Amino acid sequence: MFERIGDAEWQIAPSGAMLVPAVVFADREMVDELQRDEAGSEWSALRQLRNVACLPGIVGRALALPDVHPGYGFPIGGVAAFDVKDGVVVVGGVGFDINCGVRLLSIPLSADELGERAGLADALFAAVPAGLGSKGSLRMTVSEIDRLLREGAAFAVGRGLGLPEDLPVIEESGCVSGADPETVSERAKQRQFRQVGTLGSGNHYLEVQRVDELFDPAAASVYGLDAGQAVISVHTGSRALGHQIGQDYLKIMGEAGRRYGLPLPERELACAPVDSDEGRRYLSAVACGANCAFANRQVIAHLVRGVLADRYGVSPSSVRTVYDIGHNNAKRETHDVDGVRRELIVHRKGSTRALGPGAEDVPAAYRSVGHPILVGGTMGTSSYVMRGTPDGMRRAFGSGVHGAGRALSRKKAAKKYWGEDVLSSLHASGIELRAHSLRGVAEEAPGAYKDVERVVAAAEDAGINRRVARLRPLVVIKG
DNA sequence: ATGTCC
Repeated sequence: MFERIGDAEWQIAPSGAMLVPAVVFADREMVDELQRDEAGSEWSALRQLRNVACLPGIVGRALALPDVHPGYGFPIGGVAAFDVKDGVVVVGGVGFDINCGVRLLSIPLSADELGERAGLADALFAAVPAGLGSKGSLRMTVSEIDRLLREGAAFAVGRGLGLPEDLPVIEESGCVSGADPETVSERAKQRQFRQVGTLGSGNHYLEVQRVDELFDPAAASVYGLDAGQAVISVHTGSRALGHQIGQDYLKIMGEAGRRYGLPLPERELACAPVDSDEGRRYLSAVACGANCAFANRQVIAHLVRGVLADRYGVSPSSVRTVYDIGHNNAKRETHDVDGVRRELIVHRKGSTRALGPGAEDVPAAYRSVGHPILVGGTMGTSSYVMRGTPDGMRRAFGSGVHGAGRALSRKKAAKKYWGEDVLSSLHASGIELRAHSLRGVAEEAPGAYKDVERVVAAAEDAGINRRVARLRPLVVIKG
Protein backbone atom coordinates (compact mmCIF):
# COMPACT_ATOMS: atom_id res chain seq x y z
CA MET A 1 0.00 0.00 0.00
CA PHE A 2 2.94 2.32 0.76
CA GLU A 3 5.07 3.44 -2.13
CA ARG A 4 8.60 4.45 -1.27
CA ILE A 5 9.14 7.88 -2.82
CA GLY A 6 12.43 8.87 -1.20
CA ASP A 7 14.92 8.00 1.50
CA ALA A 8 12.73 7.49 4.56
CA GLU A 9 9.67 8.89 2.74
CA TRP A 10 6.61 6.75 2.01
CA GLN A 11 3.36 7.63 0.31
CA ILE A 12 -0.16 6.25 0.21
CA ALA A 13 -2.04 7.35 -2.90
CA PRO A 14 -5.49 8.88 -2.32
CA SER A 15 -8.34 6.36 -2.19
CA GLY A 16 -11.94 6.61 -1.05
CA ALA A 17 -12.61 10.03 0.46
CA MET A 18 -8.93 11.02 0.62
CA LEU A 19 -8.32 14.30 -1.21
CA VAL A 20 -4.52 14.17 -1.07
CA PRO A 21 -1.87 11.49 -0.51
CA ALA A 22 -0.81 10.49 3.01
CA VAL A 23 2.95 10.61 3.49
CA VAL A 24 5.06 9.17 6.29
CA PHE A 25 8.68 10.13 6.91
CA ALA A 26 10.10 7.07 8.66
CA ASP A 27 12.37 4.08 8.32
CA ARG A 28 11.04 0.81 6.88
CA GLU A 29 10.51 -0.80 10.27
CA MET A 30 8.46 2.15 11.53
CA VAL A 31 6.29 2.02 8.41
CA ASP A 32 5.75 -1.73 8.86
CA GLU A 33 4.68 -1.11 12.44
CA LEU A 34 2.21 1.58 11.40
CA GLN A 35 0.65 -0.88 8.94
CA ARG A 36 0.47 -3.64 11.57
CA ASP A 37 -1.26 -1.23 13.98
CA GLU A 38 -3.78 -0.24 11.34
CA ALA A 39 -4.62 -3.86 10.65
CA GLY A 40 -4.75 -4.96 14.27
CA SER A 41 -5.89 -2.05 16.39
CA GLU A 42 -8.68 0.46 16.79
CA TRP A 43 -6.09 3.04 17.77
CA SER A 44 -4.06 3.69 14.65
CA ALA A 45 -2.00 6.72 13.70
CA LEU A 46 -2.10 5.67 10.05
CA ARG A 47 -5.89 5.51 9.99
CA GLN A 48 -5.94 8.94 11.60
CA LEU A 49 -3.56 10.24 8.93
CA ARG A 50 -5.84 8.93 6.16
CA ASN A 51 -8.76 10.67 7.85
CA VAL A 52 -6.83 13.95 7.92
CA ALA A 53 -6.22 13.55 4.17
CA CYS A 54 -10.03 13.62 3.72
CA LEU A 55 -10.55 17.04 5.36
CA PRO A 56 -11.87 19.85 3.12
CA GLY A 57 -9.27 22.19 1.65
CA ILE A 58 -6.20 20.16 2.67
CA VAL A 59 -3.21 21.21 0.57
CA GLY A 60 -0.39 19.05 -0.75
CA ARG A 61 -0.17 15.97 1.43
CA ALA A 62 -1.15 14.85 4.93
CA LEU A 63 2.19 14.28 6.70
CA ALA A 64 3.42 12.08 9.52
CA LEU A 65 6.93 12.42 10.95
CA PRO A 66 9.00 9.56 12.41
CA ASP A 67 7.75 10.19 15.96
CA VAL A 68 4.12 9.69 14.89
CA HIS A 69 1.66 7.96 17.22
CA PRO A 70 -2.11 8.12 17.69
CA GLY A 71 -3.68 11.23 19.17
CA TYR A 72 -7.19 12.61 19.57
CA GLY A 73 -8.51 12.31 15.99
CA PHE A 74 -5.29 13.57 14.44
CA PRO A 75 -1.93 11.84 14.87
CA ILE A 76 0.71 13.26 17.18
CA GLY A 77 3.70 13.82 14.92
CA GLY A 78 1.30 14.97 12.20
CA VAL A 79 1.32 18.01 9.92
CA ALA A 80 -1.52 19.25 7.73
CA ALA A 81 -1.89 22.53 5.84
CA PHE A 82 -5.20 24.01 4.70
CA ASP A 83 -5.99 26.74 2.24
CA VAL A 84 -7.16 29.93 3.99
CA LYS A 85 -10.07 30.29 1.53
CA ASP A 86 -11.59 26.83 1.29
CA GLY A 87 -9.83 24.94 4.09
CA VAL A 88 -10.72 24.13 7.68
CA VAL A 89 -9.25 24.63 11.14
CA VAL A 90 -9.16 21.41 13.17
CA VAL A 91 -9.15 21.43 16.97
CA GLY A 92 -7.65 17.94 17.04
CA GLY A 93 -4.90 19.14 14.70
CA VAL A 94 -3.50 21.28 17.50
CA GLY A 95 -4.28 19.12 20.49
CA PHE A 96 -5.19 19.95 24.06
CA ASP A 97 -1.88 21.36 25.18
CA ILE A 98 -1.70 24.36 22.86
CA ASN A 99 1.91 25.40 22.07
CA CYS A 100 3.37 22.79 24.36
CA GLY A 101 7.06 23.12 23.61
CA VAL A 102 10.63 23.32 24.78
CA ARG A 103 12.88 26.16 25.88
CA LEU A 104 16.61 25.49 25.82
CA LEU A 105 18.83 27.52 28.17
CA SER A 106 22.61 27.47 27.97
CA ILE A 107 24.59 27.74 31.22
CA PRO A 108 28.09 29.27 31.34
CA LEU A 109 29.42 26.11 32.99
CA SER A 110 30.55 22.73 31.79
CA ALA A 111 28.58 19.71 32.99
CA ASP A 112 31.56 18.79 35.18
CA GLU A 113 31.47 22.18 36.86
CA LEU A 114 27.91 21.55 38.06
CA GLY A 115 29.38 19.40 40.81
CA GLU A 116 27.12 17.33 43.01
CA ARG A 117 23.87 16.71 41.13
CA ALA A 118 21.57 15.60 43.94
CA GLY A 119 21.62 19.05 45.52
CA LEU A 120 20.98 20.72 42.17
CA ALA A 121 18.05 18.37 41.59
CA ASP A 122 16.62 19.18 45.03
CA ALA A 123 17.00 22.92 44.46
CA LEU A 124 15.29 22.85 41.05
CA PHE A 125 12.55 20.57 42.39
CA ALA A 126 11.90 23.05 45.19
CA ALA A 127 11.99 26.12 42.95
CA VAL A 128 9.85 25.04 40.00
CA PRO A 129 6.22 24.25 40.81
CA ALA A 130 5.18 21.01 39.16
CA GLY A 131 2.52 18.36 39.26
CA LEU A 132 -1.19 18.30 38.61
CA GLY A 133 -2.93 21.46 39.83
CA SER A 134 0.29 23.11 41.02
CA LYS A 135 0.24 26.85 41.63
CA GLY A 136 2.70 29.29 40.12
CA SER A 137 4.73 32.10 41.54
CA LEU A 138 3.53 34.81 39.14
CA ARG A 139 0.95 36.71 41.13
CA MET A 140 -1.74 38.20 38.98
CA THR A 141 -5.45 38.73 38.92
CA VAL A 142 -7.77 36.97 36.52
CA SER A 143 -8.34 40.29 34.73
CA GLU A 144 -4.60 40.67 34.13
CA ILE A 145 -4.46 37.36 32.32
CA ASP A 146 -5.93 39.08 29.25
CA ARG A 147 -2.71 41.06 28.94
CA LEU A 148 -0.66 37.90 29.27
CA LEU A 149 -2.70 36.23 26.54
CA ARG A 150 -2.12 39.19 24.23
CA GLU A 151 1.55 39.79 25.05
CA GLY A 152 2.99 36.32 25.69
CA ALA A 153 6.54 36.08 27.00
CA ALA A 154 6.93 39.88 26.96
CA PHE A 155 4.30 40.09 29.72
CA ALA A 156 6.52 38.01 32.01
CA VAL A 157 9.64 39.94 31.01
CA GLY A 158 7.77 43.17 31.78
CA ARG A 159 7.17 41.81 35.29
CA GLY A 160 10.90 41.33 35.74
CA LEU A 161 10.67 37.59 35.10
CA GLY A 162 13.23 37.36 32.35
CA LEU A 163 15.42 39.46 30.14
CA PRO A 164 14.60 41.46 27.02
CA GLU A 165 17.20 39.46 25.09
CA ASP A 166 15.13 36.31 25.68
CA LEU A 167 12.39 37.53 23.38
CA PRO A 168 14.04 37.49 19.92
CA VAL A 169 15.09 33.86 20.41
CA ILE A 170 11.56 32.64 21.08
CA GLU A 171 9.51 31.45 18.12
CA GLU A 172 7.41 34.44 16.95
CA SER A 173 9.39 36.49 19.49
CA GLY A 174 7.22 34.94 22.20
CA CYS A 175 4.04 36.61 21.00
CA VAL A 176 1.71 35.28 18.33
CA SER A 177 -0.31 38.11 16.79
CA GLY A 178 -4.07 38.02 16.50
CA ALA A 179 -4.60 36.86 20.09
CA ASP A 180 -7.91 38.32 21.23
CA PRO A 181 -8.63 37.21 24.83
CA GLU A 182 -12.34 37.68 24.17
CA THR A 183 -12.22 34.37 22.23
CA VAL A 184 -11.10 32.49 25.37
CA SER A 185 -13.73 31.45 27.92
CA GLU A 186 -13.81 32.81 31.46
CA ARG A 187 -13.48 29.27 32.72
CA ALA A 188 -10.22 28.81 30.82
CA LYS A 189 -8.85 32.01 32.35
CA GLN A 190 -10.08 31.10 35.83
CA ARG A 191 -8.35 27.73 35.59
CA GLN A 192 -5.07 29.24 34.49
CA PHE A 193 -4.33 32.50 36.25
CA ARG A 194 -2.76 30.84 39.29
CA GLN A 195 -0.84 28.32 37.15
CA VAL A 196 1.51 30.53 35.15
CA GLY A 197 5.06 29.39 35.81
CA THR A 198 4.22 25.76 36.55
CA LEU A 199 5.59 22.70 34.84
CA GLY A 200 2.48 20.51 34.91
CA SER A 201 2.57 16.73 34.66
CA GLY A 202 2.59 13.94 32.08
CA ASN A 203 5.48 14.21 29.66
CA HIS A 204 6.41 17.70 30.83
CA TYR A 205 9.81 18.05 32.46
CA LEU A 206 12.76 20.17 33.32
CA GLU A 207 16.14 18.61 32.55
CA VAL A 208 19.72 19.57 33.17
CA GLN A 209 21.70 18.14 30.29
CA ARG A 210 25.22 17.86 28.96
CA VAL A 211 25.97 18.74 25.33
CA ASP A 212 27.20 15.28 24.55
CA GLU A 213 28.15 15.37 20.90
CA LEU A 214 28.13 17.88 18.07
CA PHE A 215 27.03 16.63 14.64
CA ASP A 216 27.05 20.01 12.95
CA PRO A 217 29.73 22.06 14.73
CA ALA A 218 29.18 25.10 12.52
CA ALA A 219 25.48 25.32 13.36
CA ALA A 220 26.19 24.48 17.02
CA SER A 221 28.58 27.40 17.11
CA VAL A 222 25.92 29.71 15.66
CA TYR A 223 23.57 28.54 18.44
CA GLY A 224 26.35 29.00 21.02
CA LEU A 225 26.56 25.34 22.00
CA ASP A 226 29.88 23.69 22.94
CA ALA A 227 30.63 20.04 23.62
CA GLY A 228 30.66 19.31 27.35
CA GLN A 229 28.61 22.38 28.21
CA ALA A 230 25.66 22.25 30.60
CA VAL A 231 22.23 23.25 29.31
CA ILE A 232 18.68 23.13 30.65
CA SER A 233 15.56 22.12 28.75
CA VAL A 234 12.09 23.14 29.92
CA HIS A 235 9.23 21.17 28.38
CA THR A 236 5.76 22.46 29.21
CA GLY A 237 2.79 24.15 27.61
CA SER A 238 -0.35 26.18 28.23
CA ARG A 239 -1.54 23.98 31.11
CA ALA A 240 -5.22 24.18 32.01
CA LEU A 241 -5.85 27.14 29.70
CA GLY A 242 -4.95 25.28 26.53
CA HIS A 243 -6.86 22.24 27.70
CA GLN A 244 -10.01 24.26 28.40
CA ILE A 245 -9.73 26.06 25.03
CA GLY A 246 -9.56 22.65 23.36
CA GLN A 247 -12.63 21.41 25.21
CA ASP A 248 -14.59 24.60 24.53
CA TYR A 249 -13.84 24.64 20.81
CA LEU A 250 -14.38 20.91 20.28
CA LYS A 251 -17.96 21.56 21.31
CA ILE A 252 -18.25 24.77 19.25
CA MET A 253 -16.70 23.15 16.15
CA GLY A 254 -18.79 20.00 16.52
CA GLU A 255 -21.92 22.12 16.16
CA ALA A 256 -20.41 24.43 13.52
CA GLY A 257 -19.27 21.53 11.34
CA ARG A 258 -22.83 20.20 11.13
CA ARG A 259 -24.19 23.67 10.42
CA TYR A 260 -21.68 24.23 7.59
CA GLY A 261 -22.39 20.73 6.25
CA LEU A 262 -18.70 19.73 6.31
CA PRO A 263 -18.04 16.14 5.24
CA LEU A 264 -16.17 14.78 8.28
CA PRO A 265 -14.39 11.45 8.14
CA GLU A 266 -14.41 11.08 11.92
CA ARG A 267 -16.23 12.68 14.86
CA GLU A 268 -12.96 13.49 16.63
CA LEU A 269 -11.89 15.72 13.72
CA ALA A 270 -14.31 18.51 14.63
CA CYS A 271 -13.48 21.54 12.50
CA ALA A 272 -14.84 24.74 10.95
CA PRO A 273 -13.94 26.68 7.82
CA VAL A 274 -10.86 28.90 8.24
CA ASP A 275 -13.04 31.61 6.72
CA SER A 276 -15.81 31.45 9.32
CA ASP A 277 -16.53 33.12 12.63
CA GLU A 278 -15.79 29.89 14.52
CA GLY A 279 -12.59 29.29 12.56
CA ARG A 280 -11.29 32.80 13.13
CA ARG A 281 -12.20 32.70 16.82
CA TYR A 282 -10.45 29.37 17.31
CA LEU A 283 -7.27 30.64 15.65
CA SER A 284 -7.36 33.64 17.98
CA ALA A 285 -7.84 31.34 20.97
CA VAL A 286 -4.91 29.21 19.79
CA ALA A 287 -2.79 32.38 19.61
CA CYS A 288 -3.83 33.14 23.21
CA GLY A 289 -2.91 29.61 24.27
CA ALA A 290 0.42 29.91 22.47
CA ASN A 291 1.19 33.16 24.26
CA CYS A 292 0.28 31.60 27.59
CA ALA A 293 2.74 28.76 26.93
CA PHE A 294 5.50 31.19 25.94
CA ALA A 295 4.89 33.16 29.17
CA ASN A 296 4.83 29.94 31.18
CA ARG A 297 8.23 28.82 29.90
CA GLN A 298 9.54 32.37 30.37
CA VAL A 299 8.61 32.36 34.08
CA ILE A 300 10.13 28.90 34.58
CA ALA A 301 13.35 30.07 32.91
CA HIS A 302 13.42 32.91 35.44
CA LEU A 303 13.03 30.46 38.34
CA VAL A 304 15.86 28.36 36.92
CA ARG A 305 18.08 31.42 36.67
CA GLY A 306 17.43 32.08 40.36
CA VAL A 307 18.54 28.57 41.32
CA LEU A 308 21.69 28.80 39.19
CA ALA A 309 22.57 32.23 40.64
CA ASP A 310 22.17 30.85 44.18
CA ARG A 311 24.21 27.72 43.62
CA TYR A 312 26.90 28.84 41.22
CA GLY A 313 26.87 32.64 41.37
CA VAL A 314 26.22 32.88 37.64
CA SER A 315 24.43 36.05 36.59
CA PRO A 316 20.93 35.74 35.09
CA SER A 317 22.10 37.24 31.80
CA SER A 318 24.80 34.58 31.46
CA VAL A 319 22.06 31.94 31.39
CA ARG A 320 21.08 32.45 27.78
CA THR A 321 17.92 31.37 26.00
CA VAL A 322 19.15 29.38 22.99
CA TYR A 323 15.63 29.01 21.59
CA ASP A 324 12.04 28.35 22.58
CA ILE A 325 9.75 26.48 20.21
CA GLY A 326 6.30 24.93 20.39
CA HIS A 327 5.07 21.68 18.91
CA ASN A 328 1.25 21.94 19.11
CA ASN A 329 0.05 24.75 16.89
CA ALA A 330 -2.04 25.99 14.00
CA LYS A 331 -0.67 29.11 12.34
CA ARG A 332 -1.05 31.15 9.21
CA GLU A 333 2.06 30.72 7.05
CA THR A 334 3.05 31.29 3.43
CA HIS A 335 4.54 28.31 1.58
CA ASP A 336 5.53 27.42 -1.95
CA VAL A 337 3.25 24.62 -3.11
CA ASP A 338 4.17 23.28 -6.55
CA GLY A 339 5.81 26.59 -7.39
CA VAL A 340 2.88 28.74 -6.20
CA ARG A 341 3.00 30.95 -3.08
CA ARG A 342 -0.02 30.06 -0.96
CA GLU A 343 -1.49 31.31 2.30
CA LEU A 344 -2.07 28.31 4.52
CA ILE A 345 -3.09 27.36 8.03
CA VAL A 346 -0.42 24.86 9.02
CA HIS A 347 -1.41 22.48 11.82
CA ARG A 348 1.50 20.90 13.65
CA LYS A 349 0.55 18.47 16.39
CA GLY A 350 3.58 16.95 18.05
CA SER A 351 5.65 18.62 15.36
CA THR A 352 7.71 21.79 15.40
CA ARG A 353 8.15 24.50 12.87
CA ALA A 354 11.55 23.99 11.18
CA LEU A 355 12.40 27.01 9.08
CA GLY A 356 15.59 26.39 7.16
CA PRO A 357 18.52 28.64 6.26
CA GLY A 358 17.59 32.11 5.04
CA ALA A 359 13.94 32.04 6.11
CA GLU A 360 12.64 35.46 7.05
CA ASP A 361 11.08 34.45 10.37
CA VAL A 362 14.33 33.00 11.73
CA PRO A 363 16.05 35.30 14.28
CA ALA A 364 18.80 37.28 12.54
CA ALA A 365 21.52 35.61 14.61
CA TYR A 366 20.43 32.17 13.40
CA ARG A 367 19.28 32.99 9.87
CA SER A 368 22.32 31.52 8.11
CA VAL A 369 21.56 28.01 9.42
CA GLY A 370 17.84 28.13 10.26
CA HIS A 371 16.39 28.18 13.78
CA PRO A 372 16.99 25.32 16.23
CA ILE A 373 14.47 22.51 16.50
CA LEU A 374 14.26 21.19 20.07
CA VAL A 375 13.59 17.45 20.17
CA GLY A 376 12.78 16.04 23.61
CA GLY A 377 14.05 12.63 24.58
CA THR A 378 12.83 10.62 27.55
CA MET A 379 14.08 10.77 31.12
CA GLY A 380 16.76 8.23 30.36
CA THR A 381 17.65 9.01 26.75
CA SER A 382 19.08 11.94 24.90
CA SER A 383 17.38 15.01 23.53
CA TYR A 384 18.50 16.60 20.27
CA VAL A 385 18.96 20.00 18.79
CA MET A 386 18.24 19.81 15.08
CA ARG A 387 17.59 22.35 12.34
CA GLY A 388 15.45 22.66 9.24
CA THR A 389 16.55 22.23 5.64
CA PRO A 390 15.52 23.72 2.28
CA ASP A 391 14.21 20.26 1.39
CA GLY A 392 12.06 20.23 4.53
CA MET A 393 10.64 23.60 3.52
CA ARG A 394 9.57 22.13 0.18
CA ARG A 395 8.42 18.69 1.29
CA ALA A 396 7.21 19.14 4.89
CA PHE A 397 5.94 22.75 5.10
CA GLY A 398 9.09 23.47 7.09
CA SER A 399 8.34 21.04 9.94
CA GLY A 400 10.38 19.00 12.36
CA VAL A 401 10.17 16.10 14.80
CA HIS A 402 9.31 16.95 18.41
CA GLY A 403 10.49 14.01 20.48
CA ALA A 404 10.81 10.28 20.74
CA GLY A 405 7.06 9.70 20.39
CA ARG A 406 5.17 7.29 22.60
CA ALA A 407 5.33 3.59 21.82
CA LEU A 408 3.00 2.54 24.68
CA SER A 409 -0.10 4.30 25.98
CA ARG A 410 0.08 5.77 29.48
CA LYS A 411 -2.11 2.96 30.77
CA LYS A 412 0.03 0.21 29.25
CA ALA A 413 3.21 1.88 30.48
CA ALA A 414 1.84 2.16 34.05
CA LYS A 415 1.02 -1.56 33.93
CA LYS A 416 4.43 -2.58 32.61
CA TYR A 417 6.72 -0.39 34.76
CA TRP A 418 7.08 0.49 38.45
CA GLY A 419 7.96 4.08 39.32
CA GLU A 420 10.51 2.97 41.94
CA ASP A 421 12.26 0.69 39.45
CA VAL A 422 12.48 3.47 36.88
CA LEU A 423 13.89 5.82 39.53
CA SER A 424 16.58 3.40 40.62
CA SER A 425 17.59 2.40 37.12
CA LEU A 426 17.94 6.06 36.16
CA HIS A 427 19.94 6.65 39.34
CA ALA A 428 22.22 3.76 38.41
CA SER A 429 22.95 5.45 35.08
CA GLY A 430 23.84 8.70 36.82
CA ILE A 431 20.54 10.53 36.30
CA GLU A 432 19.00 12.30 39.29
CA LEU A 433 15.20 12.24 39.03
CA ARG A 434 12.80 14.17 41.25
CA ALA A 435 9.10 13.60 40.60
CA HIS A 436 5.80 14.45 42.25
CA SER A 437 4.08 11.27 41.11
CA LEU A 438 5.47 7.73 40.98
CA ARG A 439 2.67 6.65 38.67
CA GLY A 440 3.71 9.51 36.41
CA VAL A 441 7.27 8.17 36.44
CA ALA A 442 6.03 4.74 35.38
CA GLU A 443 3.92 6.25 32.59
CA GLU A 444 6.98 8.13 31.40
CA ALA A 445 9.43 5.23 31.60
CA PRO A 446 11.95 5.49 28.77
CA GLY A 447 10.75 2.08 27.55
CA ALA A 448 7.30 3.56 26.89
CA TYR A 449 8.80 5.63 24.09
CA LYS A 450 10.26 4.97 20.67
CA ASP A 451 14.01 5.10 20.26
CA VAL A 452 14.78 8.80 19.83
CA GLU A 453 18.01 7.90 18.02
CA ARG A 454 16.00 6.21 15.27
CA VAL A 455 13.50 9.07 15.15
CA VAL A 456 16.14 11.73 14.54
CA ALA A 457 18.02 9.45 12.13
CA ALA A 458 14.86 8.94 10.07
CA ALA A 459 14.14 12.70 9.99
CA GLU A 460 17.70 13.26 8.81
CA ASP A 461 17.58 10.44 6.24
CA ALA A 462 14.34 11.92 4.93
CA GLY A 463 16.24 15.16 4.40
CA ILE A 464 13.77 17.33 6.35
CA ASN A 465 15.82 17.91 9.55
CA ARG A 466 19.53 17.81 10.39
CA ARG A 467 21.18 16.84 13.67
CA VAL A 468 23.13 19.62 15.36
CA ALA A 469 23.80 18.36 18.88
CA ARG A 470 22.87 15.57 21.27
CA LEU A 471 21.96 16.45 24.88
CA ARG A 472 22.34 13.81 27.59
CA PRO A 473 20.16 14.08 30.73
CA LEU A 474 21.86 14.57 34.13
CA VAL A 475 19.00 15.85 36.31
CA VAL A 476 15.29 15.38 35.59
CA ILE A 477 12.39 17.17 37.30
CA LYS A 478 8.93 15.72 36.62
CA GLY A 479 5.39 16.64 37.65
C1' DA B 1 -2.16 17.02 27.96
C1' DT B 2 -6.01 17.84 31.99
C1' DG B 3 -8.88 20.31 39.16
C1' DT B 4 -7.91 12.31 34.33
C1' DC B 5 -16.55 13.58 34.75
C1' DC B 6 -20.12 19.87 35.49
